Amino acid sequence: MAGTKRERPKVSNKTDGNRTQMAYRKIKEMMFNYDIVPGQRLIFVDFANRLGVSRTPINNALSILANEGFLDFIPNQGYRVHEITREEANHLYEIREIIELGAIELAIKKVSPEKLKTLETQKKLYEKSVMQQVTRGRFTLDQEFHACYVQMAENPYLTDYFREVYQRIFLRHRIEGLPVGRSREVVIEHKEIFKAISMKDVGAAQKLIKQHIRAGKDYIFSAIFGQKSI
Amino acid sequence: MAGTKRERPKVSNKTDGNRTQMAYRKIKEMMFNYDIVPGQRLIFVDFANRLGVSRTPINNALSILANEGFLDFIPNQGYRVHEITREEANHLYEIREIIELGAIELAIKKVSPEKLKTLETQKKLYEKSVMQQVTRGRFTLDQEFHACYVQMAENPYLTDYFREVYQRIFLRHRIEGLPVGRSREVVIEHKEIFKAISMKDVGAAQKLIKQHIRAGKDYIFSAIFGQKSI
DNA sequence: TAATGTAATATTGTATGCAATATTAAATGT
DNA sequence: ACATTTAATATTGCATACAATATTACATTA
Repeated sequence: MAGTKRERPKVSNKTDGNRTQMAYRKIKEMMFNYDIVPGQRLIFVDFANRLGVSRTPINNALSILANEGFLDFIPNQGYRVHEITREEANHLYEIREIIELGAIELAIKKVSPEKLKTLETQKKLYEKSVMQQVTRGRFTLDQEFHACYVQMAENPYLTDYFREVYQRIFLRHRIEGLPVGRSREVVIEHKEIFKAISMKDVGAAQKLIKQHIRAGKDYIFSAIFGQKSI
Repeated sequence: MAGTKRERPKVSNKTDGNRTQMAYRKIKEMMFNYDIVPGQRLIFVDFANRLGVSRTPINNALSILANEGFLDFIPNQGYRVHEITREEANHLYEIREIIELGAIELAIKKVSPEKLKTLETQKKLYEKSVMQQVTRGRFTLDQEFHACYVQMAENPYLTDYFREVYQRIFLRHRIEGLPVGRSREVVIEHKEIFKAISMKDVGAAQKLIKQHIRAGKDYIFSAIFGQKSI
């Protein structure tokens, strides 16, 4: 096949945007499906073949993901899925707390019946997945609940940073494989947080969120490391 | 020259890392020197010629910078330096406040004589530039003072996020061109903040930092937009 | 067998060619 | 002159070629 005229699909599949963006999305998706796992080396050609594109857009996508901290990069040795240490996970939880506590203060200044409705919907989606014992995707539902009140702060950058931090933590935990352990408590805690927000009680909301994040962290840390955090 | 054998310098100039990273750094530098300005379209070949490399590493560098929010990207229309709106600047200041107030709480838990010494040095560097009326680079010195106490929190991710936010604000302001206006007050405020930190008074430090950030913001907003923030 | 060296293979890094698309300039009509 | 079409030019997006480097497989020796 060497020397063949270069090929290119007729239309660029508008929904996908360009190939770099498509590759970026697909590779990130693969990370969250644990299709590629922390520590694993990523080979350009493999992705190129898998995604049906050349190495150029793969290269672009990987350099972005590395810049975001999802991948490690060593010159001439390529990319690996970042394997986060316990210490790093601690740091990410610290930031998550700072972001959420900061966001909730702004969010409560801007509550509206519509927003509360949306938040309640998210809360119920998580609840439902627990009731029906659907473990798959539950971590994402939790993320959505938290993202929802962060979003209420109406600061898109803040939401972006929140998501990035949350996703970086997620990648550490391979949470989908974990036992369901704390989900009943989570349902209750979400309910309390929702209540504090709807009552516009900043102090209470912050206290509850702090406890909620730390309890989740402790649970995860003991599940993964066999010990509490720090 | 067309069809000439492709060239490549003998050694890869270890200090520069690879070409992509070099391009990334240089282009960012150009942004902060206002060598390229908000709204300006960035042409691949221009950078390639300017930096003496091909379009490939430029492409990589630009896609990273776009992902970080410094550039806007429109498919098939290339990259432009992001032109931040007043609203966006407000959002960035909100995040900056959240990050710094969160960081200072952690930082104060971890103060040590050495760290205070470093912070004092940074404080004095800014002071000196005001005394000697060196306006060039003063904004960077301010950043370093703030980064210094954020760094005391010993959370590298937090420092990264702080720098990113601060730089994104900087890009908006073209601050180097602004009148020196508030710098005498800044010196005093830095002194007060330093004092609160060295006395491990979290509440006072947070209050002072909040005021400091807001005063700076108001000054900048009125200098740029001719009106106070919001 | 383990360690070391060496050849074979794989992979990265980047320059470049070319099609698709966008932008600009020129030409034409109103 | 101004708008509109058309041609000319520029630019992006991507595939690919090839050198530099890294990795692996294999042979050789201790």
